Amino acid sequence: MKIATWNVNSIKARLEPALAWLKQADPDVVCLQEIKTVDEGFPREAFEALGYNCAVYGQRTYNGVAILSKLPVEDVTPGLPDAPLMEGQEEHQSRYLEAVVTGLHGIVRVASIYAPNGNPQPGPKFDYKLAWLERLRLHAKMLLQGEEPVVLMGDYNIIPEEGDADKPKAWVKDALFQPESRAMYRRLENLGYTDAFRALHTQGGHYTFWDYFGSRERNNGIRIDHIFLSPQAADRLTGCRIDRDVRWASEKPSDHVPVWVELAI
DNA sequence: ATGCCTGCGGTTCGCAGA
Repeated sequence: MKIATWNVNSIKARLEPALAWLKQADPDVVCLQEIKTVDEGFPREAFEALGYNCAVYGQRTYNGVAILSKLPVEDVTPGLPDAPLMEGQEEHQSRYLEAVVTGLHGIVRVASIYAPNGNPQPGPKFDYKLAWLERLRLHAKMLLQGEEPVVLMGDYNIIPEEGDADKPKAWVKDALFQPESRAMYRRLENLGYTDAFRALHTQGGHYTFWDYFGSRERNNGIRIDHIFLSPQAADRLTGCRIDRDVRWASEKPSDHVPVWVELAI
């Protein structure tokens, strides 16, 4: 089973390149982030025409996540349990969507994750980021009790190590590279989850995001889109790739590119 | 040290992204 994640930075603005990538990459399951639309605005028909079921947890203007699947989907659950609220806000931000997908040889629990950016730091946005990641960690810990293959994938907005940034010194004051942010990444690992990309590619210098300010041309990127696997999923890991070419493949690309795993499920 | 560029909403510049 091929399972991908991609922060599209607006699904409406990215519809054509998204359809082109789906036809070429042909993933069974895709977790999307930053769809930037309410559920009713999601271009569901275009994906259904390619054979995908669509589970959407949208939001106006910002955030929004979705799961596309060619395989049967059940137990669709929007929202992280006990997610914190941003200071001064009453509405929850749409940053987490979980579902169970049935493959030929068993089930996989998949979550589409859009963790808060956290800038500027310090400040309420950084506090929200850390509080949200802590709730994610507690939920991830609870999910381990099910002893299922679990795939927690998406835009974590965390640069794990210096080797995951082309210019690490440029990020030392950024929320994405703070010790507290990086500690949350390690705490997920310490629960027993495996960073699928790092497990198969130990060297640095592989990125999933390049900003729109010319960093693409200089390969000034960062690796912030991650795929965490429960032990039962990690045991079935057969491949993990970053579809780097997608950043160059269209006139209007997302600033993120897809990352995917192949699992023997 | 900062902006660079992009998308959204709702009319047009402010906010957010990372």
